[in-house]
Amino acid sequence: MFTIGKLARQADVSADTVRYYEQQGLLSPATRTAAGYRLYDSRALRRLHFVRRAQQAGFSLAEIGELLVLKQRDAACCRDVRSVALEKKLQLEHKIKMLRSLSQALTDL
Amino acid sequence: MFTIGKLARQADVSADTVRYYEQQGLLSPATRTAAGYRLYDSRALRRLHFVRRAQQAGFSLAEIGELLVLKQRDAACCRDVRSVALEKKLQLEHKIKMLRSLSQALTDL
DNA sequence: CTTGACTTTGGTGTCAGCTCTAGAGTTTAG
DNA sequence: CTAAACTCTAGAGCTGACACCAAAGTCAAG
Repeated sequence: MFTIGKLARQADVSADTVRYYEQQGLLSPATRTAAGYRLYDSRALRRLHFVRRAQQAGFSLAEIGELLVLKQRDAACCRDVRSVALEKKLQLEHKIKMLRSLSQALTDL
Repeated sequence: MFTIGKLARQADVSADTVRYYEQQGLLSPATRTAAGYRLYDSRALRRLHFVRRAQQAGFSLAEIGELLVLKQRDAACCRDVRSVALEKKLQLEHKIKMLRSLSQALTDL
């Protein structure tokens, strides 16, 4: 268990950003010490890493929220989970195609 | 030749956005009618399309500006053109890898 | 037990990329 | 000729994703 500063450093973001993510619902409210300090574990760190990777891949925080919901429900239940996941995958494939074509355009240069 | 509204519709953006892009230097100042209306040709439309595609691929307007400069200089001259282009390509490849890994994560779901 | 590093909340500021508004002129369809 | 649709400029406003700040409390080292 570690405080917000350590978590932030390990994910290369600011403590402000971590609090902001919590406020936006991307990180579940952390447990607190008696004094009110947030405490995180490695699960939270993995989640934070996921957020950053997705972000660097071009997703907005809102979209990342949806992705996290998908990850949560996971094994259990539900029909449309699969369809939403597939939709996201299509978006991804589309982006990849975009990038490939731009990449090619640059090569041609 | 067509006015800003038609150009905008053909590229699926607002006229405001077109004016904004011009102001930001992404589109060269259009020729004007006697009354001051902007006039565009298919070249401008292609350029606008390029901007949108690059944007959907995750580039900022500033970066797109650089890409456009590269496209301009094009055939002629210059050493560092190639290096900047290569750098952009690396960024692209990196993004593609990100997307692939996320795509995989979703598949695993 | 004090100093310095860390954390808290709440609020303000910033930058990008639009989006909207007002008030005025222009063009076009009927 | 008129009404509707379009365009102009300048500027204000908005959303997303933070960064920064103040005032106050907390913790760790020497």
